[in-house]
Order: sequence, then structure tokens, then C-alpha cells
Amino acid sequence: MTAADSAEAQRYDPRAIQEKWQARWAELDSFRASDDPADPRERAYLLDMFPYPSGDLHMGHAEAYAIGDAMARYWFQLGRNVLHPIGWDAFGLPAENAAIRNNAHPADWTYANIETQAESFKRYAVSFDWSRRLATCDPDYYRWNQWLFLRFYERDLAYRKDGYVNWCPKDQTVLANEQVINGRCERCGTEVVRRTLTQWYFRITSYADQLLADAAELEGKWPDRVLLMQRNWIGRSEGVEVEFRIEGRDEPVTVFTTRPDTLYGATFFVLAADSPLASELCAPDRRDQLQAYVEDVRKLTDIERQATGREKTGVFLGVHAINPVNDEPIPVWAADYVLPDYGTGAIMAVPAHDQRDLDFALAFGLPVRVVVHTGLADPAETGVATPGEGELVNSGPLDGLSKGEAITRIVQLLAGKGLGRTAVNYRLRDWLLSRQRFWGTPIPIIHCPACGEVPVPEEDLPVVLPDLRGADLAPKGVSPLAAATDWVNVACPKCGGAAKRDTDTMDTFVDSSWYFLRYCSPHYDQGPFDAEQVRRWAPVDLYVGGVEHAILHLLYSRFFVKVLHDMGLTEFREPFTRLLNQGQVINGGKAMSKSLGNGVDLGQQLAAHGVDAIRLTMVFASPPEDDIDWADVKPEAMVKFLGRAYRLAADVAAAGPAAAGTAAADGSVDLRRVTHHTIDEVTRLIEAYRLNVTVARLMELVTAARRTIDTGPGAGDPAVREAAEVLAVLLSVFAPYTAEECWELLGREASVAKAGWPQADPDLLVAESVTCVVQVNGKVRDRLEVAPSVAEDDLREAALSAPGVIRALGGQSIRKVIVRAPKLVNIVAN
RNA sequence: GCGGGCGUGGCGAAAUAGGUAUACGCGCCAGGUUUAGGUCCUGGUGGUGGCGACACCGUGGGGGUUCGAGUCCCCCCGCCCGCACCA
Repeated sequence: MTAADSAEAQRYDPRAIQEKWQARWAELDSFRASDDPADPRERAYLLDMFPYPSGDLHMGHAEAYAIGDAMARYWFQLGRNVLHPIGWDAFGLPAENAAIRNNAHPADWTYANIETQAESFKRYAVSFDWSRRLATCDPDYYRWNQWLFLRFYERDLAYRKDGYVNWCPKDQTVLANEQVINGRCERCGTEVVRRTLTQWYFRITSYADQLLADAAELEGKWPDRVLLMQRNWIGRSEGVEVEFRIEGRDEPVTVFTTRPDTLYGATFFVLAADSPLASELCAPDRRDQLQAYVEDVRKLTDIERQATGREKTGVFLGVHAINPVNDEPIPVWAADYVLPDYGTGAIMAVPAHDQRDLDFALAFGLPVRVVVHTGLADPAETGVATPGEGELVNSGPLDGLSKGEAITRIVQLLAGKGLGRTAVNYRLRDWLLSRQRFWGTPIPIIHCPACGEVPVPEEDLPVVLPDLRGADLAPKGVSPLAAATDWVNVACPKCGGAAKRDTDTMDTFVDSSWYFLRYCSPHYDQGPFDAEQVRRWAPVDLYVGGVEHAILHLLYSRFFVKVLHDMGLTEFREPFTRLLNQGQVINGGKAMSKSLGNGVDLGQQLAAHGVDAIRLTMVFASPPEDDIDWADVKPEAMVKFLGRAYRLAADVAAAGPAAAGTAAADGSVDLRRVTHHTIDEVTRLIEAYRLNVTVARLMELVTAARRTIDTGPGAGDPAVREAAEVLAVLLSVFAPYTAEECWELLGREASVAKAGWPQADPDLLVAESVTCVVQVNGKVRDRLEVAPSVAEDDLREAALSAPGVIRALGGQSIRKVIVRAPKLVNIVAN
């Protein structure tokens, strides 16, 4: 039979195969994780970041889940007891906006989309344990958000304060710092403005040092850039706090500085214009000026405020601070370049050695005093500050010292007088978690005029959302919940008097900060999770998802787990042992978007090429962490390859019903070598997430088997059957439908997904001969086929007499011969 | 501005530990199967020169270390990402 005949006889029909196996698999239910403590299999937890149910699955999902599923299915093949769950991140704005448009309840839209996605996941053949599915908008889920909030509240990790917060004018809600991207709302792209509001926060800053320290554990297991981004975001900064007396005030004002060595160069003092301290210290005759300035500052969006090269602005407050090292009075200014929520909101300004201070000094004619001799030109004249190191000058007892010496000395001096101490500051701010929107978890607090903040008693949880819909949900700047008066007005749990519920809802990142723990016992009703099950399954062994969560979700989840650990609820302090960030699917060099009209519809792609070809395209196109440009990619090529794999199995089946386990040893040794090499290499490649190369190796195996069929031994050769069976198992992690069909053609019983990963025979991994490269002066001049065990001397001799070598030498004298048996000889001649 | 990463054929990309550069796929060329097209199969395909065996050049550019560099070191150029007045 020729290959062409076989093509005619066996047509690869992905659609028919999909329909057939989707039904059969539903019965087999192969991917259920076992909670049985007696189950001897090694447990493994693979998690894909759960989707937001905004519609049907899209191309990005197709890539992410193809990668995660390949790893999960590989683990199943290794015989592990794998937890591979799925759920939905189901609270959030799009549902609410859709509900307003359609005069409906957000739940209708949300649950309908969840059903759509669930069906798509099944068709996409992802190996989920469907018995554990959850949605964060289920009261059974979000009651535990409320429970956790109350535990945080008890521990003083949840608190309410007035703050100068990020406000999205379009979505009419506050945003966490992490949700402001380049001054714009992460969700809708609107420019964020600032507002002063009373809001709930999680005290994530209490864990800043732990978040930083434990990141070291993740080194080599998480992508470097994610760890780097988290470190930068936390922004630890070591410095010194120095107390400055203020004229006419009893209490000193503390500043934070990383350059205490330049203290003698401080020529003025700056307060954040919008800090309470600025208005307090302001001289009465300057009040109006300050107020006008602060109003101007607040009108600025973050974008404007952060514009580079913006001119420095500020107001002199009419008072002076006293430099503690020399009792020199320096003027106190208010300016917006000092931030109210970093350090103490006050700085000593050293214009000679800090560019921002210099810009300010030059704008307002303030003195510039050089106290570090850097050898560079005078900053007052060049306008360029000299932040570098050098010898201290004009600094009294510090003169002549280096930066390091000066810092040590000044800290001693200040500490002796009780005017300073070393200190650490973080860029990280507390997590603002309240939102003025409907479709989220109600904050379980009751405000009582008599008792103040009163937690909702545990037995009253969950606080279920009232049944608002349509126009009632429209954003008004206060939470829509406030309009549900029946819901809002309650008796105070403490005193029984009239009280009101808190009307804000939680940031949806609260939901996703612990969902991976809920999967371990999704129906548990005594707490957010069964600690026993969590102890067995968690932490997550491999977490697969996009890098867009490098800070937000991943930092929040790490914070949650640390708190839970301190509460005694988990034994681990890091939620995700390993992290794999897949790239994005783009089109024509750009992210897919409606406005560009370059969107690619996943459903159409699946209909056109079949699930397996799309899954294979996703893993073959590039390394998992790189973007895939759909314009550069040809799913047709994958259909072609899958057809070749399918025909291989079909030809083996047609050649005769050789029983499983036929002595493969009787077959073609050359092919067996390829097969076992493939097993060996593919195993290592998958372990390293090198999925694109893995697929290349499978293609080579198919080619080798086909060549064996065509060049003599034929499809009946036991080595060909072995190759076909191995291929079906290896292929099952990427292309489950085709693999299952091949497996059945080969006379094996479903499911190939649980067939077991093949073992490479070590005897077949030893090459019979290897190609030795012979170089002359580093250039390849000949090749020799030699035994792997060839002796160095024999190899040297063979190399020196190789024809290509003799020609290249042309009588030159040999200076040196480097032999790296058995692969290389380099002859140095001149 | 600060921090980090990346530059390999026409394209997506391979290259254990410094040892055959370009695996695999796309595209292209030629041939086979086919009434034809498509499918499928086989072979070829970095550049320049040569009928040819071959020779020279070649991993963004320049230098260095080494018997040997895509890989290590230094400088430069280009692109991408993160942070962005954090004292």
C-alpha cells in the first residue's frame, strides 16, 4: 500500500472524531481528583487562572488553556492524582453594565455566559474536574469573602480611613493603586482623578517585608520579570528619619531621607501640599494662597500630574524649620512634587544633590549649597544636580568623609540627640478594597450611630445582595446598594438601635485572592475551605496565566495566603510554587480589538480546523511565554500533521491485528531508536515547558515511522506499531481527540489519556555510532562515523588521515590537536 | 529618567555544560499521484562565486577571552516591557 492509497482509504475527519469522543469522555469522567487519603498516587495541583465570563471563550483563552491542559494531561499520564479545577471570576463591572443596558439582573448575563464557556471548555477538551466548578458570585462563595473580611478586621488588617483616592469618573468608583495604569483606569482607560473619600483598606503594607523576603523562595520558579516587578512595586527603601523643629510648634516634624549625609545641604523644607500638615503649619496670611494652590493640584489628573518635565509649583507657608545639625532656619514650602502618602509627606530639600529639589530651587530662587564634592560642575549653574558620591564639604563634622562614612556618622550624631534613626519605607500602599458598585461582595459591616462600625455576626452571613436590576444599578457616585433602603436599614447587632449597612462592595480581586484554596473543598460549609484538604492539595504546583496579573492578582494572593498562614489556616506561606506566564495571541502585530477590527473568532477557527489543530497551533507556534501573531500562523499545517499521525495508526491497524505488547524488539532497530529517543527527549522538554520543541519532536517521530513503512519493513513491522502507540500517548497531551482515535484504531481501549507515559529503554538510547566533526583551525573539514566509545588516540589518528583534513592542511605543520571524543577533533595548524 | 529583557534564513522559531548554526513548521522551487485543481507523497531551499568537487562569508555592529563563541566579557546601535516626582 502506498501512502497515497492510505490517504484515500483513511480520511482524517476532525469533526467526526470530536463528536464521537466528546460523548464517550463525558461517561469516562477521567479527570476527577481523588480526595481519598488512602489514594497512593502522588498529588499534584495544576491551576489555570480562572476566566471572567464576559462572553464565549476567545483566542487568548485557547492559548492559555492549551498550555495548562498539556501540562495537566502530562501529569495524568505520569499517574499522578491531579487536581485541575475550573471556576469563574464572576463579579465585576461588565455584568453590571450589561444589566443596565438590558434592564436585567447582572446574574442573568453572568450565569448565561458561564454556561456558554463551560460548554466551550468541554468541546476544547480541557481535562477539568467538573465536580469542583464554582463562581465567585455564588452566595456560597462570597459569604466566605465576608467571613475572611471579618477575620482581617479582627486582626486590624481591614480598616476604614479618609484617603486621597483614585477615582474613575466613567465607572464612578474608586480604584486601587494597582488598578491605575499610566494614570488611567485599568478597566475602561478613562483618566483617573483624585478624590478624598472614606474607604476600606487591607493593610497589605504590614506584609511588605514578608512579601519581599519570601519572593526569594520563588526565584527560579517564577519568571524573573514577575519577581522583579513585584520587588519594584513593593519598593523597599532604606534610609533615616530626621526630626526638624518647626518655629512656633511644639512637636517636631519628621522627614524620611535616603541621603542623611547631605543634611548640611538642606536649604529648604517641603510638605505635600495636600497633606493635613501643610494646612496646619501654614501661616494665617498664607492660608488663601495655599488653599487656591491645593485646589489647582486636585484638578489635575494623574496623567497631568505625572507629565515629565513639568514645572515645579508650590507655595511658601511663611514658617521655618530648624535644621537639627546646625540650627539653621530654612523656609517651609508646600508643593505637589512631595506625595502625601509616601514617607511622612515631608522632605528636607537638598537642591545641589537632588534634581527635583534643584528644579524647585531654581524655579523659586532658593539657595543651592554643595556639600558633596563630586568633581562635577556647580548644579546652581548647570541646572543638573549631582547625586553621585564624593567627599563631604561644608558639612561640619562630616567634612572629608565618604558617603558611607558620613551616613554612619550622622546617624550616630542624630541618634545621640534623639533626633533621628534608621528607617525603612515602602512604595507599596495599603490595598483600597471598597467599590461603589453593585455586582460584588457586600462589605459585612453595619454602621450604628451609637456603636460605630459593627461587624455583621457570623451567623448572619452571607449578607446577600438585594435584588436590584436595570436602571437602579446606574452609577451615581455612591454605591447602588444605598438605594435599597429595605436592605440598608437594619437593627444594630450590638444595641438593637436603627443602623445602616455599609453600601460598598469589595474589589473583585478579593474573590480571586483565595479561590485556589476553595477548589480543594468547594462544597465545604464550615469555613472558606477545609484545612485538611488544603493541607493535602495546596499550594498550587503550577499556576498558568497571563503576565498582566504580575502585580495585582499575584501580589494580593500572596498577601492573603500569608495572612491565612498567620491565622493558622495554612501551613504554607506562598500560594503558587511555580508560575508559567503564557504570551498573548495577537493579530498583525497588534492586540486584537474591536476598534482595529483585527479580532479572530475562536469558534470560527475551531469550526474551520478542529479543536486539536487549534490547540496544537497554540503550543507549536512559539515558546509558551512568547506572543503568537495569528497572522504568522497556519493551523492548516497542524491539520496536515494530525492527518499524518492518524494515517500512521490507520496503516498499522490495516497491516494486521498484532496484539498489544508484540515484541517490538523484533522490529526495525533504527525506528526503535528514534521512538525511544523521542520519549526521552519529549519528557525532558515538557518538564521544562518547551512545548513548541516537543511538538517538533513528535513530527519527526511520525516522519521516521512513515519512512520505515515506505522503505521496506512496512506497516506490519512491530517497531512501527510501537512508534504509533507511543505517538498516540505523547500526542494525547496536545491533541486529545486525534490521539484517542489513533489509540482506538490501534486496538487499544479508551482512554488514551490514562494510558500511562511511556518509558524510554536505556539500551536504545545508546547510539551505535556518532558523527565526529573534524575541524582544521576551527573549520569543519571532514566527518567521521565512530563508535561512541572510541579511544582518544584512535580518533586523533583517524582524524589526521581523513581526506578532507589532508586537503585542508595542504602540508601545513600541525601545532596542536584537541580531541573531544567522540564528537569533535580540532587540528590547529599553520 | 530608573530598572529589566531581547536582536539567529523570506517568516514563526531550534541549537544539553563554549564544540556540525538554522532542528521542526510556514513559504518558495522541482518532481510524483491525479482528467485537472486541491489533497497526499518525495526531494531541494542562508548568502556570494564556481559546470563541479569545493571555496569564501554568515547569528544587530565593533572589540576581547579561547584550539574553538549564537552562547562568556567590554563598548555601541536598534526594538520591547515594567515603574515613573517614592525623597
